[in-house]
Amino acid sequence: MTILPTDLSSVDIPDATVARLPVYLRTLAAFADRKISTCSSLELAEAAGVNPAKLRKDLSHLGSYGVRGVGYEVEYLRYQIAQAIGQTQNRNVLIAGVGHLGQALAGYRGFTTRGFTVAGLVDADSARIGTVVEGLTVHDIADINDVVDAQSISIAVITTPAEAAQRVVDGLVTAGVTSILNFAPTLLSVPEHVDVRKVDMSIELQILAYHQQRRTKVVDA
Amino acid sequence: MTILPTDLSSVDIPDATVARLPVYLRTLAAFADRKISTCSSLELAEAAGVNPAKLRKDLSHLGSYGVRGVGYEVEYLRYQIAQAIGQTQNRNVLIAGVGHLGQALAGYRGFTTRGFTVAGLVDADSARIGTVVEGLTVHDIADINDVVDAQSISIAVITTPAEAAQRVVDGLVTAGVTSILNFAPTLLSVPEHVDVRKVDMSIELQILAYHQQRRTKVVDA
DNA sequence: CCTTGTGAAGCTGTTCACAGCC
DNA sequence: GGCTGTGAACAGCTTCACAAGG
Repeated sequence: MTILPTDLSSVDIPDATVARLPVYLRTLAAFADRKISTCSSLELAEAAGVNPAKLRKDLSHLGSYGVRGVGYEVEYLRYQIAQAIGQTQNRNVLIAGVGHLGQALAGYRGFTTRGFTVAGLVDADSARIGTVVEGLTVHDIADINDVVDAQSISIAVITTPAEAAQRVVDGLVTAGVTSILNFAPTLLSVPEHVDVRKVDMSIELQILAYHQQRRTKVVDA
Repeated sequence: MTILPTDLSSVDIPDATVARLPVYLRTLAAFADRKISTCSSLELAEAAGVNPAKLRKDLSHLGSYGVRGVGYEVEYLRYQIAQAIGQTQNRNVLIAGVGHLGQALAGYRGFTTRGFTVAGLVDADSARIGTVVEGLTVHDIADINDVVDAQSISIAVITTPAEAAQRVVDGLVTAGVTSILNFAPTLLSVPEHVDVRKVDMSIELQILAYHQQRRTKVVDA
């Protein structure tokens, strides 16, 4: 397969843009629900909470899907963005750690509508292994390899305690998983080709606390 | 109160740095647990997963707390960072929405060690109101004003369904809350002086999916 | 001699402002 | 006329490389 210079699907979209495309997609879905068939960059940007120039520049990385003087066709743009971020195919997700957080994610409806299927649950606690959560049997984390294979897992979510996370990730990497979303508050070491993203609840609170402290300090001055 | 130009507590720390300071703090805590009393920028940076030059520049925004040729004293640096991000005082947190996610956060031990106390739980579901979760009684979301006042809430976490989020936030803003962590997948509109941070699980998965798709595309080429 | 602290360079992302086009 | 697409200016962050200093 040869990629032509004009093939936009091969150029890499800036990270900041990639992070916003799902927001636009969600906003467009809301427009479609409200039977809005066309919108301007201003309308879409306001509903998505971004600057209109930024929205247009973001979209320009995918191609030229608007009409000057008119705006964007909602369904068409929706399709193009979905295409660009690869939301056209379903992906099976494994959740490692079936505590409250794992269960919250297992039952989250928002995943399904974005092309993700929670297809595997594993845990280390023998009291949880074998139980059924959200229609799925919880498997032993020791069998992680089998679960990844059997369910063709492409993304894993770590919701184990921090101490267990690295061990679980090592198992996932061995099993061939290359995309990991980490909720455990610890640094994971993985090979070059594995992509890890981190969500850290306390850090978010700490950032809010810093800004709050700063606001009150400024008032003092 | 007058702030002198030399008072570093008044200069604003770059956002990117603020987001990493909690990571350094956590890394230093791990060092302290292992009885390490001194460390170089290289050691700390590696354990925290950042470039050493970035670490040093980050720390330089707080002041000059290292010793050339030697490194940093773990406990001293820990104290200085905690001071800078305002982790010296406790903050009471309210969780709005006591589903699985809300319960996961209510029971999360990591908050306590970082100076956050979950001091209030509210929900709209009458089946949940009055029940006790993690030692706290769940209150009616309609009484949010009273809960915020009685518990001196300074930060609120939204773990309600997306449809309810804006209504809840309006109530919180009226009650005087100025820092909000939003887990609901929706854009919140708040007055200027209110600080909102957003955590969106599906967007994280969508970003991972994009990179995964891209990796396989490149292999094709 | 060793490691910090920091100017300077380079890179990424944002915003402006307008040319291009329907 | 009006809105998109984009070069150019700008702002912020990262990294380098080295002077400063224990």
